[in-house]
Amino acid sequence: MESAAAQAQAILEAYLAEKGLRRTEERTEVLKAIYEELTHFDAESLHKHLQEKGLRVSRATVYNTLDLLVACGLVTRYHFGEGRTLYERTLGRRQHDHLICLDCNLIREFCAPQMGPVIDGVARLFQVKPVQHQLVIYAHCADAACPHRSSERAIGR
Amino acid sequence: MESAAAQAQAILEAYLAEKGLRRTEERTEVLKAIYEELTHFDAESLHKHLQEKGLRVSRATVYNTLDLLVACGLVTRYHFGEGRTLYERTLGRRQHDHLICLDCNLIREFCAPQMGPVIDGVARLFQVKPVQHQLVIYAHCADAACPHRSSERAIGR
DNA sequence: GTTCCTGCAAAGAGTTTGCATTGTG
DNA sequence: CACAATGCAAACTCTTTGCAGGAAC
Repeated sequence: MESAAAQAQAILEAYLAEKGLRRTEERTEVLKAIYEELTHFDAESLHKHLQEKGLRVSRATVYNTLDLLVACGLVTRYHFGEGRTLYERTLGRRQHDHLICLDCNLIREFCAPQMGPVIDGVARLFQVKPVQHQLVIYAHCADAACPHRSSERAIGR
Repeated sequence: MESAAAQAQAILEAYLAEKGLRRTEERTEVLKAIYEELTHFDAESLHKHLQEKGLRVSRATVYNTLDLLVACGLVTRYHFGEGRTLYERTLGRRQHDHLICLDCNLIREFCAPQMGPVIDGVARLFQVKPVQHQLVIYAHCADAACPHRSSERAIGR
């Protein structure tokens, strides 16, 4: 079976071809970095990450490419915590929601299959076509000695 | 029965007293504006709103006061749509979640009582104490002739 | 060769901060 | 009358934009 990264590249190429857009090295590299190395990240850290790998991709291109990847569904954009924009790769991951620790801002993921009916109910009530949903739970560790409590603040607080 | 605005003022005063903070005219006015006139708003529009009422409250004070009101639970902070920070008064409103129209960014509210069990399940699984949750559903109008489709973009896209 | 894409640097939005001044307790 | 809170303006962070050069098709 093909890796998610390889599948993602194929999807990107199909999308570019369909839209008459160009396949540039920068777009390929950005997608590769996202699929091979990052889970939750922001534009700035992605930019830095690329620099550190020796790839000179400008900030503007990072932002442009993220828009592109969101548009073709390979990346999802989130806005939780203190307003920072976070991204996450989409392919090869189960639908999930997020639990954010208020002590250390660690982001954990969980699946809540019961959300399906909730979304459907709202869709029916308001006569809309749901595209995406985000459930974020903010919580404190029940254990005062939580190992996360003292750790560094996670990205995207 | 006392109005939500009056109750809110009482809660604020109690909080200030408890923390040894001062009761200033600015804090009172900001809270009043929020409870009497605004539903979903951002810091910038609150500042403008106060200016237009002839109240000279600086941007810095608006931000400080919003932090204070969030800390004492009278105001809730949200981060949906394209990353803008939105606020909403808490008191006198039922727990609800948000539906955002991707065509016009109109924010609608709904109640989903089924969320309770979902949150409880996650809390048990991860051994955490949930403080708040936010469910946001992004959707398109099912009706292509949706009256919102052509309207101005709502705040907080 | 045309048009899209990139990089750069500057602009823009939203938010925070430093410091002198004001006003509450 | 001490010290917290305010106002102002400047700083800061994240993101977007304009434009000239370069690359894909």
